[in-house]
Amino acid sequence: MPKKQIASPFPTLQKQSPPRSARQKDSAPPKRSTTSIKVGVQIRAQRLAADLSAGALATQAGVSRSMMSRIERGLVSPSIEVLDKIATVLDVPMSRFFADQVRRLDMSHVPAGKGLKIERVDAVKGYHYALLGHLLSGNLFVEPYLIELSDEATPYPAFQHPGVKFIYMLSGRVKYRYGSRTLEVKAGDSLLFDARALHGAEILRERPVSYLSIVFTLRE
DNA sequence: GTTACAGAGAACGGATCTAT
DNA sequence: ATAGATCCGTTCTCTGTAAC
Repeated sequence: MPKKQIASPFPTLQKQSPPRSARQKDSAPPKRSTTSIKVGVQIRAQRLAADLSAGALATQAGVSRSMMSRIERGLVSPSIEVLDKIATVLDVPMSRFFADQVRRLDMSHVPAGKGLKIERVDAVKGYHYALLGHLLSGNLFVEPYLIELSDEATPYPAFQHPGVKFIYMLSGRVKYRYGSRTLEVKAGDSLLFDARALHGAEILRERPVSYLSIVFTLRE
């Protein structure tokens, strides 16, 4: 079926990419544009908020399910025409997909159990992250995560990153390290600290361990 | 400066696989 | 059975180069 190609609104990245055959055999993950990833995250968030499956959105927007999957994962830069169709189906302005770069007031609602599972490159084994929302406006970057430790999780008291972190223990009991100090933390306890110091669970005393973690950092 | 052409890169759909 | 991910072929755009 012949298609009319629409110029992508995103910069291309693969000037030095190997031929298709080599790319597909290569075990390395495909390159992903930061903008494409942000747009994909926005589309997935809007779709979940609309309680639509990816397949349903794809059908209504006139793209294949495979394409919708790749758009949401930031593996492709969809054309303006496709973005417009998706926006129409979701009943949101197309600019919403670029909301991360636009000053606006917003809120997010994540239904119970619908947090976005995040696979972090630097994830500690057994630590599972679910993103519970995101703040789109202002210069404050907020990352609220539900973190659940599986049976294979081991203590990891070496987290260290910019920003301020708030932790609220939902279940379990741990010996928590912050800098040179340690303290016993159980369900219902909360912590608030400067995340630039080394921190994390040093001993997992009672499982299952789960907690709400919110990191606040200033955008540049 | 413009036109034509070739090759590389990327969007896309259909088929198929995998996980739940 | 369903949803999401992956593979592969097709088609189109973009870019560099040569010819005029």
